[in-house]
Amino acid sequence: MNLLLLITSEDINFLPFMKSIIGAGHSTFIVDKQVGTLIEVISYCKKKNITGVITTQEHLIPKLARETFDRAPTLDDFAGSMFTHADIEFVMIPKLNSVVTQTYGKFLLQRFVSKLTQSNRWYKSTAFTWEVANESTLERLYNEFSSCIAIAIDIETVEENLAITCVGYCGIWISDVGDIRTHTIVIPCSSTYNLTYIGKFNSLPMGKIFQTGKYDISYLARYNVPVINFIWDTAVMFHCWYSELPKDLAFLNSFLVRDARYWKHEASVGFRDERYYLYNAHDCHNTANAFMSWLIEAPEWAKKNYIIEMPLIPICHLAEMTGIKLDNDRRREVKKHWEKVINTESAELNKMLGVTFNVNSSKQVAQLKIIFGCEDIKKGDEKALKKCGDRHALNKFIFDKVLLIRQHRKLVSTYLKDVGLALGDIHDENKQRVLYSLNPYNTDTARLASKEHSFWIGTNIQNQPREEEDRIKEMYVADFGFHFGEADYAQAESRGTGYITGDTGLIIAVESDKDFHSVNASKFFGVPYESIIDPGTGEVIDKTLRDLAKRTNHGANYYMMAKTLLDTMGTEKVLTAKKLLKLPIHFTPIMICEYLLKQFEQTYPVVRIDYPAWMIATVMATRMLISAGGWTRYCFGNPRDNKLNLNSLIAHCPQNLNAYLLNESWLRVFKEVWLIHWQNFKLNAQIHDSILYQYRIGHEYLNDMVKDCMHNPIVVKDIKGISRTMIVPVDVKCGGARWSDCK
DNA sequence: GAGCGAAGCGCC
DNA sequence: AAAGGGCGCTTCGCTC
Repeated sequence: MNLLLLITSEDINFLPFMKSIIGAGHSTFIVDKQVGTLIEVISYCKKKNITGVITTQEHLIPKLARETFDRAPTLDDFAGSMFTHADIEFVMIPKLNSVVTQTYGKFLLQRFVSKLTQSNRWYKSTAFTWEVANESTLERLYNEFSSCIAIAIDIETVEENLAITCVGYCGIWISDVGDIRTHTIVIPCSSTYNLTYIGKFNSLPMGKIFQTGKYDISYLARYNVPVINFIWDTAVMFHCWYSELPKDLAFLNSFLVRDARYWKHEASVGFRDERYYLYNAHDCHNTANAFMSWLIEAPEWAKKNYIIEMPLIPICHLAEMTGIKLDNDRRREVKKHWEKVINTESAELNKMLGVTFNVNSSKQVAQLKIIFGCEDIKKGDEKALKKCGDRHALNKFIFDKVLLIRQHRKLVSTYLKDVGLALGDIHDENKQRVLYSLNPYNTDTARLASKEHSFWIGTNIQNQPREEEDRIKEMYVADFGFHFGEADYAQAESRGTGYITGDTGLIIAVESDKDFHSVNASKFFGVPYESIIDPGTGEVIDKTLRDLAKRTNHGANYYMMAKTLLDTMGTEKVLTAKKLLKLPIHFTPIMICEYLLKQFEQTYPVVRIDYPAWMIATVMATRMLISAGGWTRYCFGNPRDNKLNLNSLIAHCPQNLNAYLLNESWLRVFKEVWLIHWQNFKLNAQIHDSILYQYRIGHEYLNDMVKDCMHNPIVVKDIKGISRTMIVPVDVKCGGARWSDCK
């Protein structure tokens, strides 16, 4: 076919990539000047017999869409959208520089261009029909929907009072000859009558489809109209296919539906206006179509991933809706404590500097570095400021103070703010709970991610400061009559690395009864194990050397280079290492770090040499990484030419294996403990290698049940094809009325 | 004044 | 040229 590539001057440098993106067999005309009107483009196309236009010219969007916008529409939003004018099809595509700025840039351009060049291969969306339901139509609509095969649901909410404004349902019907038809209704959540019907629709037996439905079902549960048979989630579905791509519904539509057209800007219309319901209907219709397109096109491995991931959703929902009780008095007390400390420290710092200094201001920190002769140190983070401090005793005094104030400000602003949700009597602060969300579809590695709850309150529960002196975990309290328990996997990542790479030295080290980091210290630095740790008492004798081994192991595992290892450890520690290891006097800090990494490499050569090589070969050949649990990751990055891409993939395998095991445990704890003992057991959260829960005092046996659920032997095939069974030991800490008290 | 990206930092 | 992985939240400083 004849194509017009209508681009901007910025795109010109990336034109050479377009040849392979568009593919052979098409005559492509290129225009790189901004066109004034659509007529111009159309007449040009008619002359050249062009039937398809791919364009990056953002200013054309309002003309193509035939609408006016409150805010100028962006290419980011409209990339992948399609329009038709005078029998010519237009597809918006991302800026051509995305070929080099995004790992999946080329892939997406190819995908969008193929809407024109391979149109027959695309799923075509169903016709959009819709209506607002009312008291006179609901019964008939309910009867109609009773015969559909699946329903896509979406709710609209307002933040105030956590209110649902309307609920949309897009039914999917398949005729005897296989034709797919959809129809969408919107039920305003404006009367008891309507709410009753929302409940009835939610209770229909066929499978329900949501986009990030954990959000919707939390509100519907709050309204006591729970959803039956929620088994499809388009965000989960897409994450299971291309975990590295965006997962919002607008993107899914542009990716999965040929005639997709961006609609999210329609959300900003008058509340409960007819157009407000239209927006809701569009969401439902587009969710349904993304769902069907995925079912048709997604490969077998993505569907296998889905079987692994989707069952986590209801368990996460349970944990999210459970939350953790907050001791608000304690929160305020601790907050006051740190505020006082910050005031004192800031006063000292200001006095020394003679100005009011803001430790969080990048500008002011830059000034400070100039004054203290550290202009050459680029960044202003902890590592950099430590380096500034190393230059002079006075510097150390100042920059350490800056870091200390920062650390304490972080506690106050992030972890001690008022995030509790009042339940019942809102004036009784002792009834507050901290909520959070746990999302299986937000990471590349299949770990859960955490952030604030769907109720727009709460916090990420996975990064709460752990040090006792921070006093953060003490404000999280178990419910009355309950204690906390936390069961975690021991040395999960290093163990995984051992089994995945098949480095027998590492497997032996991690499986021995000895302390892993002390074994490493002994191996790396050629000293007897007994000089690191007392074999009789198990006490650490040489803390410094053990710590050095720990840092070296951590750095080397993530494929760190000497310079970064130096930054991480700090010059002081590195020089201590030099002394300790009796390294030649002429060794510079960077040489010392190179030496340390070399020691790791000699100890665990498979990890440091064979594994990266295997990674490059595997991913360059197949783009796929398949874990022992059967999870497949499609990798867009190029690990051969880009070290950061390589690093992320090196980290992926152990991280994913670990996440898989914990997710399996998460399911088992739900099925084997919560379902049976729910009166005496609460499931709180997953924190990457641990499960946090509560058990009723007097029911301590539940700790053992959790431990049993986490005992999941797994056969891991190493990079050479040798299979071994890996069992990760579980440590249980329990008995705390506060999270900080678990021992 | 709202919105956004970058930097910094908490966890594993 | 050189580059430590995976996340989410806050502050700052800038633009619109």
